[in-house]
Amino acid sequence: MNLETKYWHLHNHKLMNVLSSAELKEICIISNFKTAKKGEIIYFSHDESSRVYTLKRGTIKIVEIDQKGNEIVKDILQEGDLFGQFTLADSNLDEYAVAVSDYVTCCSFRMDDFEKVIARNPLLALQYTKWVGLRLKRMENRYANLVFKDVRSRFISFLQDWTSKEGVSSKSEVILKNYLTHQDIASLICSTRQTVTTLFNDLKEKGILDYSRTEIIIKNTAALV
Amino acid sequence: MNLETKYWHLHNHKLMNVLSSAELKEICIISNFKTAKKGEIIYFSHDESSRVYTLKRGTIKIVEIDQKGNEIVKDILQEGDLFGQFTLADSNLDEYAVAVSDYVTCCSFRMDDFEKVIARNPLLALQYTKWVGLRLKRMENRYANLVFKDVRSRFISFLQDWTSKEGVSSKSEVILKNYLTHQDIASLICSTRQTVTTLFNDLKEKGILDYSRTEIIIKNTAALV
DNA sequence: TGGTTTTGGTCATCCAGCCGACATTTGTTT
DNA sequence: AAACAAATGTCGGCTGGATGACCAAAACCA
Repeated sequence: MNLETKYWHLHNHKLMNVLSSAELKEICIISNFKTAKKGEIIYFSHDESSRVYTLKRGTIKIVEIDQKGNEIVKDILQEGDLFGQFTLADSNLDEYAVAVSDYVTCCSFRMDDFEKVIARNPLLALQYTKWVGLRLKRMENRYANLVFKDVRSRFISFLQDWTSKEGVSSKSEVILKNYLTHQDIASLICSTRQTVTTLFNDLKEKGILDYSRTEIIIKNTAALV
Repeated sequence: MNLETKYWHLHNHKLMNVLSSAELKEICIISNFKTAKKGEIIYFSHDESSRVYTLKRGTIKIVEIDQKGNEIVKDILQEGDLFGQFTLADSNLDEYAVAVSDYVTCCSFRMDDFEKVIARNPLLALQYTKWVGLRLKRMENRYANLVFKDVRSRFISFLQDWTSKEGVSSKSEVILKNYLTHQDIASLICSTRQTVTTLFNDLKEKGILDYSRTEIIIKNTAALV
C-alpha cells in the first residue's frame, strides 16, 4: 500500500473516529461553521489567530504565498481533511484556502482549545501526532519528486495519485471528475499551464486518456507509467 | 525571529526538557548507544524495525534515496536532534544517516516504546507534535525555496541559515567551521557541485566571503542578500 | 443574445544551470 | 616520498521547460 493510500485511509477513518468522540464534540460546541461557494476564500493565515479547520464537505485548495507574492497550490483537500494552523508552529509563509467546489462546509476551532483536549486525551494525541507525521512524509515525497523527476513524470504520478484516490472505474476505464484547471495542476506539479496542456494532449494522442473540462478518462491505466 | 532560529531553540530547549524527564529515562534504559567516526553509516532505514535516534554529540547528514538510487542530502543534524522513523509512519523513500564529524554519539530506542510513553504522557505528545510540525514547516520552506528561487538565492539563504545557526563572530567577520563538501552543499540546495564551486568563487571575488576546505569566513554579512 | 471572462491550444524564443570532460590542488595511505 | 584518492576549478555545449504572445473555445453574465 503506498503512502497516499495510507494517508487516505488514516484521515478518513482513524483520526475522524477519534475526532468524533465525546471529547471532540466538546470542542465543536465552541466551533464555527462556515460555508462557501466555488471561488470563495475560506481562510487566510494572516487574518486570525491560530485556528484549525476540518473540511466537512466539498473540495478546497490550499495556496501558499511567499514574501514576493508568488503563489503555488500546495494541496487539494477533501472531506475529512484538516487544514489551518495545525502544526502548532507559525511560519514565514502565508497561505489561504479557496473553495474549489460549491457547497463547501467546514468547521473550525481554536488551536488552544484543541491543545487542551489533546492534553487530556493521550490517544487522540497519538493519532494526531501520526497524522502530522504523515503530512511531513507527504511533503518529503513531493520534495523528492521535484528534485528527481522531470515534469512529465511528475504529471503522471499526479494522475496516478488522483486516480487511486478519486477514480471511478467504469468498464475498462477509470473516470475522474475534473475540478481542476490546467493552471491548478501545473501549480501542483510545479510547472506551467502550457506544459500541462501539452502533456494532456500528448497522452490523448497516444490513446492513454481522454479529457474535457469536466472529466478525465483514463483509458489505459497500465500505460500510465 | 525566523523559523530556523525558532527551531533551534525549540529542539535545544523545550523538547529536550521533556525528553529528559523521568518518563524518558525509562525509555533510555532500553536504548542503545552508538558511536561513529566520520564517514560511518549510523542508520539505514531498511535495516531495522522502527527506531528513533537522538544525536548526543557530533554532526551527521541524512541522505535520502529514491527507488532509482538517486541521492539527496536531506538534512544536516546537530546535537539534540532527532532522526530515524520519528514520524510514526513509514514511507517509500529510503534514507540513511552518515557521520560528518568524528566522535558522533547517538542513542536510539524503539518507536513502539516511545509510542507507549507518548500515550501515557499527553504533554510530551504535544511537545513532540510541535516538533514534528516544525519539521513540516521547514520542509515546506525548502519546497517553496526550490520552487520560487534560483540556485544563487538558494545558495545565499543556505549560507545565511548556516551562519545564524553556527556562525562565530570575530571582529567584523563571521566564521563557519566547514565540514561540508561542495557536493554536500549542492545536494542540500538542489544543485550541482560545479555550480556551487562557481558561486563560492563569485562571492569570493566580490569580497563577500573567503573560504577554504576547513572554514568559511563571511566578511560582509550585510552584502549577503 | 451578444459581449466579456476564463480556460485551453500552439508556437517561437531563450536561458539557467546541468552535464561531461579534464586539470589542479589537497589529503591520505603505504 | 611516491602513489593514490578525494575535493576543488574551469569551460563549452546542450536542453528541458519557462516565458510571452496570440488565438479559439467554453462558460458566464447582463
